[in-house]
Amino acid sequence: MAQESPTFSPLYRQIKSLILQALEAGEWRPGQAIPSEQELAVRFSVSQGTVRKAIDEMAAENLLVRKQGKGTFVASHSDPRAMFRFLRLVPDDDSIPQRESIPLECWRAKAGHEASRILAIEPGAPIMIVRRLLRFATTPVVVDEIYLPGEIFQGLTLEVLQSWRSSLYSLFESRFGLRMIRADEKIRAVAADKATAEILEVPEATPLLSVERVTYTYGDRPVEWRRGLYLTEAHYYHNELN
Amino acid sequence: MAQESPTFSPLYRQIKSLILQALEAGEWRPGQAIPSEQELAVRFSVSQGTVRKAIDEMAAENLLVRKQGKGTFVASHSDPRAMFRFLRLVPDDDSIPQRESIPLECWRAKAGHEASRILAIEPGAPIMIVRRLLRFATTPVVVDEIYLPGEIFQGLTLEVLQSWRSSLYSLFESRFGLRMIRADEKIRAVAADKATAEILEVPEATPLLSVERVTYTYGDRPVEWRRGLYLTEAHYYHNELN
DNA sequence: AAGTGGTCTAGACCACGTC
DNA sequence: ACGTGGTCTAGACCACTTT
Repeated sequence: MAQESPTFSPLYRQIKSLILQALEAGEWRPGQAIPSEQELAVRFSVSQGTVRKAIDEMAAENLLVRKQGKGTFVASHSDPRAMFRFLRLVPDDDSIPQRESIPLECWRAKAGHEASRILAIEPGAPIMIVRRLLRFATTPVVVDEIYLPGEIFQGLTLEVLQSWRSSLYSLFESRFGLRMIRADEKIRAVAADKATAEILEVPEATPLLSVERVTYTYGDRPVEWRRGLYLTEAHYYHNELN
Repeated sequence: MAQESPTFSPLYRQIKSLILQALEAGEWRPGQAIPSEQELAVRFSVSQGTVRKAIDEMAAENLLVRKQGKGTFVASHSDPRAMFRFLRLVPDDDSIPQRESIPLECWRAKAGHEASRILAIEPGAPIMIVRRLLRFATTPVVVDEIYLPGEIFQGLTLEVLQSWRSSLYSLFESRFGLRMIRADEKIRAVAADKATAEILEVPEATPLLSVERVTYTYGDRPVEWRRGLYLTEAHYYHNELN
């Protein structure tokens, strides 16, 4: 075969792309099983081992979840194990906190310069803005301000948010068919402004972690811009470096 | 069926353990090539594919680095690509900063309660404490206080630190034969004390990122405890969530 | 018993770097 | 030309789950 290097892509990566396409197209829903490796091998006319390698990579990227004896499943934020994958705040005593999300506000707006750039939408395009408080048991720990593309999130209201008893991302997934794949965070230390200090029940100017997150769905498409202010007096942001 | 699962470990993991042992024993030094997959297969009496899978995992864990056509190499902090793997501070304009490490102090001490617990050594055992300033070009950005087990770091002096023109971890590797594998960080927001504020050339009480890091070598052995205070006025701590 | 993912093997060939 | 890692295949068998 004439295999020119510049465009060379191994078979298993092409298969991976095809599976990814099917995922994007919603051929299989989050939480559901995808076809067996053998079926996919037949469908794509490759050996089972090649499909396996494609799925291996996707499992490593948290797109799929393998379960021996049962099958391979589309990863879901409704799965308890992946529920708070993106929340890295931990109590000082390393206990597992009981989280409670309290939506404060939810309103429509138009994308400004920064929001349009980050969310890759037209300036002036409709967006939704959500403010919410996160509590660990009874202690307030995070205030989030969340910017979402209005086109996708039509029908998002404070009532919808308040009636949802699980994580935001599982709501986005179930209600808006939007699966969050990965995120980029920029972390800084800032002083609490008056309004935030009141909500978090601390003095003004208390040092807070500012966590600015851009979240992406399939195809590296940005679909959420969020800024969280984390109280770190009795909690810490945990990060593992490999 | 006879269910022997409790102790079941696939062959490739046993091979992985054996390679790990050889690494710990220093059979191959950082930066050097390990034997070819075929040689290892013969040595351990398994197929090349099984060795391959073992190495795959170790490459994913940044213990080994594969180079097509050349061989597989022991990962090293002297490798420019891995040099600043653990430093996540980035300028706001996303440029690649020119880093400069300025050792400030280096003295002997005895492990207190906390240091002995974290470094898993006896209370009162000798430790080394290093303070250093990190600059990006001419801007001071981080003050670090670093606690090291004295037994391993005999011969570490301010002069040694000052004469080293590369990263600390590459010094530890070259001079003390200690390779840092992974680290855990606890991040908080704090207010700058007077001394730190002066060194970082900012007003007292400026919000800073407190980054407390425990670094581990082979076998999950803790060998460094470090607290860094990061100035995040023109820089941010970058984290990718998957 | 049947179906799924997980392991292990053996062999062929490709892409890359070096001699 | 040769040795290295990288890909692909085919088949056998193991471990886990469900029927």
